Amino acid sequence: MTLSDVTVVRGDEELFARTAHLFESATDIACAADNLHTWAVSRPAPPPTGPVTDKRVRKIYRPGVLLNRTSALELRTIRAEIRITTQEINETILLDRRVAILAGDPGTGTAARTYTVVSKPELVQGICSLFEAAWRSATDLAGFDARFAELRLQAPQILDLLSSGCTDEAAARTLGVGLRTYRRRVAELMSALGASSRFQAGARAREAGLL
Amino acid sequence: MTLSDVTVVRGDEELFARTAHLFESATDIACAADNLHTWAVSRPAPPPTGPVTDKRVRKIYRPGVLLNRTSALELRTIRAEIRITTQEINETILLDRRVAILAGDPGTGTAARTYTVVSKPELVQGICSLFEAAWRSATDLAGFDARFAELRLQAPQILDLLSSGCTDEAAARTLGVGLRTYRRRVAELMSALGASSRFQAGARAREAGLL
DNA sequence: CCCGTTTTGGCACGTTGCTGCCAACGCGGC
DNA sequence: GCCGCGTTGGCAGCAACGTGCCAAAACGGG
Repeated sequence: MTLSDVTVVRGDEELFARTAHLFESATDIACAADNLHTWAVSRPAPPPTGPVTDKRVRKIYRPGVLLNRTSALELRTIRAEIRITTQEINETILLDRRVAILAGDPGTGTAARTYTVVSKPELVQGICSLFEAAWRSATDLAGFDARFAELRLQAPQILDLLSSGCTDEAAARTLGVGLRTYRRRVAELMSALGASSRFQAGARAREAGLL
Repeated sequence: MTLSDVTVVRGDEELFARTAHLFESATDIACAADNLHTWAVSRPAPPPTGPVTDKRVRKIYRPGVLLNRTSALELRTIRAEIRITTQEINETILLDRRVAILAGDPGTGTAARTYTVVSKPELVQGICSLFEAAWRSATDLAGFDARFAELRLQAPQILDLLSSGCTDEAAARTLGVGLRTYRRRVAELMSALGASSRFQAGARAREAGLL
């Protein structure tokens, strides 16, 4: 089956049906995802197929994946180069620098998510370059992990205070630190959670079982 | 066993040991709790003991209990008059207007929660009066439920937008409503969640499985 | 002790969120 | 049409949050 230069598909199943063969044959897969289950359906099982060991798989995730203990463990089982970025990044797959799949906004409503499959060379080229930039700016999983473990140690206090609903001022007083310092901590925490609002941070913290 | 006028006990177990007999004999129990499991250990099983059917049990909860589907159902099995308040209220039990038990701040650290058992008449009197005020200002479960069901219907949109991390402005645009109106909705939602900060709201919303 | 590095916290300023007030609008009932 | 009632949304003012900047303090070698 061939694909035209730009095709829009609706829903995971259709995407899978249309592109499974591409995943099979690809030797250079790069992917950016917000969480582990995003490309789950279309992600090929850890290559059991014989001789092709020169397959290169790169993945960029948001920090959130590290918060969930189970997904953090699962992450370590993936046979791929993994990096973490705090940037907002569109969920994307690149296959052999020849095909790009861009996920549409999952946002509104219950409608099936749309995916745009691109094979037009110029376009794919541009997307690749963007991905490479993101890849370079992302930090290695191990490195990120280290920073993260330390955060996990001192965060509970902050989380307690945040979820108590008190103001930053009160929280800072409680901790006996300056307002600026407290806010800095919160900012670090939010960045680690990949959250851009406190509501989001609260939701993710709870999701990760940190409360 | 007698209790002095004011006793502080540490931990649920000790509280239970000290006051179980009071619960047995009480015919007028009033209690305020943030959630269902607060007094769970000390709450007597639904009175299987024979003839005492003139027992009056009143409970005040925070709106949060309605969000969790399971606890909302559980709530309906409780044989008591139940009201809901959006006020912050100290967790409290009153027994026959003669003994008051005030829960301490659960807040800081992992230390066992403290409870203050009060039997000094003047004090208990005052506490009772405060509770009655709270009781009067609280709304009936059924009534609250009605308002709430409707909220549950239109809230998902708001929750999606909030947890997307976008600004109020963007969210309002998305919904096609004014900024003021959007914020009013958020305020209603937060009030329904009993949250006083957005972080808290996010945490509770997630906790209630609304995300 | 001195110096480089890191952390802290005050300050200022911009942004975002919260809410009372009120005029405008929409919608039934009469 | 007119009235009453609830909803909307602009505005204003304030509270809370986010962050760059920088000097002061704290640490850690050498």
